[in-house]
Amino acid sequence: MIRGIKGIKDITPDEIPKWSVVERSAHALAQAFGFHEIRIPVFERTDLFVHSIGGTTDIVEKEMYTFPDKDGTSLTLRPEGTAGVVRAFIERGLKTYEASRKLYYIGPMFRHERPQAGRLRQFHQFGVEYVGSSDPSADVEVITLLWRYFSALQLPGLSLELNSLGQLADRQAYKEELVSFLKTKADGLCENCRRRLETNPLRTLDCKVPKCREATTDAPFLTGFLSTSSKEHFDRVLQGLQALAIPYSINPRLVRGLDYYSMTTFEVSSSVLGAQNAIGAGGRYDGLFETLGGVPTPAVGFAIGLERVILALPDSSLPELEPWVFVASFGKKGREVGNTLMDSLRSHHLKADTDYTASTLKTLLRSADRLNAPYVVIIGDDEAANNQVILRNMATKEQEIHALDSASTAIRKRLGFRKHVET
RNA sequence: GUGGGUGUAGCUCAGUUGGUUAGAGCGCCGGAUUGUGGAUCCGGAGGUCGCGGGUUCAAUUCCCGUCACUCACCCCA
Repeated sequence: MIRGIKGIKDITPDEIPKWSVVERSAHALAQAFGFHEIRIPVFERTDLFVHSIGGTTDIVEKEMYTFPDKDGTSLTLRPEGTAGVVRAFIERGLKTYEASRKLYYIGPMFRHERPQAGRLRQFHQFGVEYVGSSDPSADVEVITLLWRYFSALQLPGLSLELNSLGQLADRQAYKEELVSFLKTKADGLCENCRRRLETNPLRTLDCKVPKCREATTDAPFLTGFLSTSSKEHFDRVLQGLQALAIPYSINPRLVRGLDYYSMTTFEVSSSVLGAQNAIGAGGRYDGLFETLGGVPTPAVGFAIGLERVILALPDSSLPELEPWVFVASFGKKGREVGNTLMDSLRSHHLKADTDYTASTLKTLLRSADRLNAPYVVIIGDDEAANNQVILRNMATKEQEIHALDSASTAIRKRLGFRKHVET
């Protein structure tokens, strides 16, 4: 047997109802906020990700699926969505279309990590990018969409954390101060963090190793190094969230793992998820356009891990099933009539199905029961001879007789089915 | 990349100091009910005990290796 790849899952039909809800809500809400869908490739030149995500991040250092194209060009399966969206934005000149300043995407991402609960090698993200505005209202709008999305799906145990990384200059001043502080504590740091001292000192702050937490307890926080304008921006974001009654807490240790973030960063986690509890996160990335060769353009966005959303999704968020009928036809003539009626119902987009492996009324009904059919149309040779059909309500066991020639419309009416055929 | 746990029927799991035909519940198929599902009763099908090697008269059980799954670390959505 040829097996699937480690960490890459099939989404089977029984899981699809949850995926449908999660995806439909994403489309509906993003569009309600004025975002437009964009579909970008699942692979790009490796350079794009190295430059945008940052060469010293774990993602780039060891988690990318990278392979040479036939001409030797290094290509990579996208580990996240923002880089590709920004690339497309610059390359396609999307700024000339006002509508394209607010973009969203849904699709698979790839990272070579050890799989565990809520972490897969192919996973799916719903992300948005609000391009072109440095106004704190844009941050607020993006965070609001993130929060409203989770609320609409009734995900339990959520909390929103915010931080500001300041502008580049703020961060550089802070970095120097932080490094000199950390050097006095170097003995108390884990091996990883001692390396980070050189490569990415900010990340020592959200290290989970207890002795590192202890060592950094008295570390200076970035908050104290924010410029007046950075501070004002952050304050206005907080005010905006308060005005919309979105609950948040400030976490000065919240440092995002991707290099391109600046100013506002945020993360939503769920207490019902286990170790991988970050369910959606993002921030402002005002410098990324320039890094990727575009004109300097402010932007803010988020990404949500859909597998994690689905893990946290309560059954009560699933929609009620659409009504449908099971056609229980048997006998030579009965089958003929049944198949004709079934085709008529389907042509009107009412779901109608049967089970050709069942040939007696008993087995047909059992099959209908197993499929949770709310209604069954019974057509044996007797009914066929009389030009009648029986409509059985499976829950109440009530049966009514309909004339064959009006059966299709009568059944649709009985089920309260209103869908029209699009021509 | 590093640790821990688990691999026995379609699913969830038992399996007693190693002992002869490996069990249960659920599910599935059939019958009781020859044109009326779910409940009940009766019967039935279904297993290379993950794979490879070793110890032994004998291994699902003990040892080694290996693969898979899983949880956690790391990291992140």
